[in-house]
Amino acid sequence: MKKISMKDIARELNTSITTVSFVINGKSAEMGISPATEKKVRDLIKKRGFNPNSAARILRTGKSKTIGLIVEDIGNYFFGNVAKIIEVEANKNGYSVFFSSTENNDDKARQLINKMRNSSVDGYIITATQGIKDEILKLKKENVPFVLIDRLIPDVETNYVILDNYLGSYNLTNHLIDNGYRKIGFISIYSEMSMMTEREKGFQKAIEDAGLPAQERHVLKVNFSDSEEKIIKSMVKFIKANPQLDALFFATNYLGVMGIDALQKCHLKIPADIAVVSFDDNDLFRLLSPSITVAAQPIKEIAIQSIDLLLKVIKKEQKQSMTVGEIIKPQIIIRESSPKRKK
Amino acid sequence: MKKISMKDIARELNTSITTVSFVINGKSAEMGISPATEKKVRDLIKKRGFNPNSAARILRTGKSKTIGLIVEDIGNYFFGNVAKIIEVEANKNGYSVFFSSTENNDDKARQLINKMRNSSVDGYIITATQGIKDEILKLKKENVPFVLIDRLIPDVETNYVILDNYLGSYNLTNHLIDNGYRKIGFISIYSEMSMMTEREKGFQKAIEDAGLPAQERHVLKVNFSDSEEKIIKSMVKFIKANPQLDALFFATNYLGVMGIDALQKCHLKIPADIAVVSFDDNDLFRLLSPSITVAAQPIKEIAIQSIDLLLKVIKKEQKQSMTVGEIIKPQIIIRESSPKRKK
DNA sequence: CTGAAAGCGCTTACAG
DNA sequence: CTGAAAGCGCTTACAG
Repeated sequence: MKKISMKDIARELNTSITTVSFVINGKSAEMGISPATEKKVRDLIKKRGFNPNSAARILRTGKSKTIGLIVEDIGNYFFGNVAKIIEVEANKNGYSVFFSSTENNDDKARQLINKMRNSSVDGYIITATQGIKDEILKLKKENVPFVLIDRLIPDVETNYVILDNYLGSYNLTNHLIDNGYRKIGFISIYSEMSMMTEREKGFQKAIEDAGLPAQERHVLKVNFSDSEEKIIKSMVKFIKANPQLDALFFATNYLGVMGIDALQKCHLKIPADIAVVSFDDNDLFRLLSPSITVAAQPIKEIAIQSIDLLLKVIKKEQKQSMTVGEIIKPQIIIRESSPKRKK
Repeated sequence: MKKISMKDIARELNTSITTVSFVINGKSAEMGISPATEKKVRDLIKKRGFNPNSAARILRTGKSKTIGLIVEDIGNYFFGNVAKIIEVEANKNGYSVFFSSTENNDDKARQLINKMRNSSVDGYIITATQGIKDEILKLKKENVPFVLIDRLIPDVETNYVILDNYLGSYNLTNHLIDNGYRKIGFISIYSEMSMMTEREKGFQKAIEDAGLPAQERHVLKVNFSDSEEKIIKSMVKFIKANPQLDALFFATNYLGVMGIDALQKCHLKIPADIAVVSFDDNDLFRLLSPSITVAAQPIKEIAIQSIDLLLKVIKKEQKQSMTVGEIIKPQIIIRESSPKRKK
């Protein structure tokens, strides 16, 4: 019942552990193992179903061939699919992926980074939470390979792959303006995260560039941590208090979903009574009737760029100290919720 | 830059590695370490930021405090959320979770099981693919703790947590019959998996128990691997060929989503022209207008039951040889797509 | 109360 | 071409 080891293989073949190890690690040629010996070893390994113990290998080499992926919420459409693509891409390169969700909680994020560190991950892909600046600085100081995705830590230079939130928001707002909307409500959450502040800046800039008066910028912010019910209530209040609005811009997809609910409660029809656009796509927006215009995150591109960048750093093709930032362009997908305005 | 080890801590304190190890593992009392020594050790560990190397610990103990979660697709709503809950619950018990997606591919599933095996996971939660019977039998023979979720392997006795697919399907069909629908089309995929065959059986039994004639059972099966386009096409063909149908039962949520598309293409209104129900909930069904009646999987219950069962087996509170099966009752959620029939 | 030492299963520099 | 042996960082039975 005991697990079989290299020693067992070596003994059975009257050879040394060294030889077995060389064969397993594909160093037969390099180390001059004869083809006959190599075959003997390979055959027995297959016959016995031997698999090298990775704890021993990690302990010895300090490399685990594992990367740690820390996301906000693996149950979420965006992160779940990013995770899936990263895993496939990592596997192609001989790496496994360890993932875990922070739920946007600083303590959880810190614990995860530490725990993965102890498991000797070779590198990280991290969606940062707001308060983990110190941990990130420590990783940097200790020269551990990592790349930040989705959001940055203010004032910290790191490798990153993020969306151009400013541009996406600017273009999405412009799309509304081009189609004749003038009184656009912007609904977002209270947040210091760059992704959220950039989205608001892009919106404001587009309004400004179009020469629309400042009074026509209507912004509602809600608390991320409030219940869905409470958020919808405050949206309803906002919508009723601003009957002049001809369009709504939701800064995230979950706000968009709640917003659609809120509009129904106000008996407003999309797009006849009011147009709607949202940042971040999801299945719902595509299949809803009317379907919703969005600034979409190219999931595949984000996932592949981040794992590729990380692997480069791990393999030292890219110096960790020379940080690289990839800024991905969002895709404006025009659907039924924001048609050219008639009047 | 070198990582700090127990040896370093011991040396700096003029004590032995043994003492440090006992403190770290909370065995001070049991082993009679003096409180003073214990405090000294704890303080230095904190000061130096020491973390025990888990590869060494795993190698020594053979336990990794890690469980492997093998799902069909981590990017999918159901599995993503199951994974999240399992992770939280495992963490509470001091375990980490390693997850990975099979994409319903036998080879991938086999590789994952083996790879996790080498990483010394203490147990598995697995959504089986069709062809991995041998691997499952091997785990069983070698007494590795595992539980199957979502689907079973025919003729293999294991621990499992599954949905009562038969009952869900039976009840969902009955709901249609109760509301006056008589000519119900059942749309499913070709599959030997118990979950799919049970769903069909439940449907057939409900029809039979209601005394509806056999001719009124209309079943369409499509290939899971076909393109969305192709599947929708065959649905359209089926719907047009059976204009007498007054309701459609989709056996999975992705079929339901495609089906809604197909009905639109046929210019049929839900529920005025035809009622719709689907197995498996998702966000879309809830928010769509009209919203769709479903047999929902209680995600939280499934996740918690499976991790609890696995932990019991790992901790030997439950013998692996005495298999336990938890059968979770689906929840019928009645929405707008299947109202009482007028006429 | 505490320490010296074996051993988990590998990799690899060194020796022949 | 191949082998003996050190050492990665822990845990734990044993000794005192």
